[in-house]
Amino acid sequence: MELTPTAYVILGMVSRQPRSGYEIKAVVDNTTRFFWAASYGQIYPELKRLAGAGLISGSDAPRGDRKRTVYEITADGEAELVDWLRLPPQSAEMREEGLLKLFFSGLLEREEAAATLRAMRQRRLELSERLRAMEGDKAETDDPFPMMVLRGGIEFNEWFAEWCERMESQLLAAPEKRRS
Amino acid sequence: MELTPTAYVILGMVSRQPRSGYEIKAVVDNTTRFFWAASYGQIYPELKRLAGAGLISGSDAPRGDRKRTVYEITADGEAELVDWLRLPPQSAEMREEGLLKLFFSGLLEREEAAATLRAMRQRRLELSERLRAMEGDKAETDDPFPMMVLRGGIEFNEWFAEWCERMESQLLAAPEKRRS
DNA sequence: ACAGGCATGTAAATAGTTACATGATTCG
DNA sequence: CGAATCATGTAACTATTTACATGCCTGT
Repeated sequence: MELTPTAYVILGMVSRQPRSGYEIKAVVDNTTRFFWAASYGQIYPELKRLAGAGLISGSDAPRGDRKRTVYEITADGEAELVDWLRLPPQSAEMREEGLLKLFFSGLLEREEAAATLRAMRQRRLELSERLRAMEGDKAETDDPFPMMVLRGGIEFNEWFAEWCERMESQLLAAPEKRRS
Repeated sequence: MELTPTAYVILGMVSRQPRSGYEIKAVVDNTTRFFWAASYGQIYPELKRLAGAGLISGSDAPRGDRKRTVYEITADGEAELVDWLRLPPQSAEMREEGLLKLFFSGLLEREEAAATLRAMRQRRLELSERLRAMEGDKAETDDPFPMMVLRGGIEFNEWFAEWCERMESQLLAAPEKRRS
């Protein structure tokens, strides 16, 4: 079948309950977005592809006169999803503009590099706060995994913020070095 | 000017010393790749763009009869790079297929989810080992930033591995729950 | 002689974002 | 009524990877 991870995000989201493209986007934005995002430009075409492959099936579910299609996973779709879940994870990437700036910060004064670290730290603290707010919202359900991942996100952001703080101190404490 | 972060990777790499496209790729693959990758398909066209904009300048530097162009940064290029370094970092993304699988692992048996965590942990341990090897290779220079970022990478991967281990124990220790 | 690394480049495919268009419904 | 949200979709763009083509050089 060869689906992209983004296809599995959609498959996973409809496996829990039938959802419209719009709803999938909303849920993704509140959950997997932090480690796997998806835009409308991916979601709607992918829904058609998955429906064409028989992994999900769409049905009309208008709200009033506003038309609306909800998709639910098929037996084939669930089998495909579970097969994928059992394979060892492949891709893992990180793109951090802050680390890139830090890497080249030998061109700056120390204080300017420290400012980059402060900005990175600030962002991570904000993120962990937002995730903590979500943690409070979400009740403990019978599925422990989303919560595990959410708490992992909080820990990660806090770890990162702490690292930034530590690096900033180290940087400002070290003896001044000559820059050309 | 509006350059992409990838353009700044190249600008940064030639700011330290003149390099050919091939050399830039090799250095990137050993350094920034872990938080900002770049392929030949990006590097060569981008070198031309940057040269066209006057931010770098290329000159022939053949090795034997094999022709070769090395690029060095111009005064304008360095000004552009430093301006960018001073701005607060914007983008930061992570795409972790493992977390995605974990998120949907309610569909699996506990032991299968634990296997995902073990695979993630294994990968992170391997990565931190490789980074540690690099740390040993690289002598302490007058520019502390690449080393700071490298050590951050080691710490991050070790933190992540430890988290995976912790989550695995938690998962296997918890009382068995009913799956539908 | 041959393998492997050095070197430059591009075509094609895939992935992903952004912005827009359209129109209904709901809430204040 | 107007704004926000629900809902679906697409076009255009940007980014990025992969794979290939070409050919020289170095070491065995």
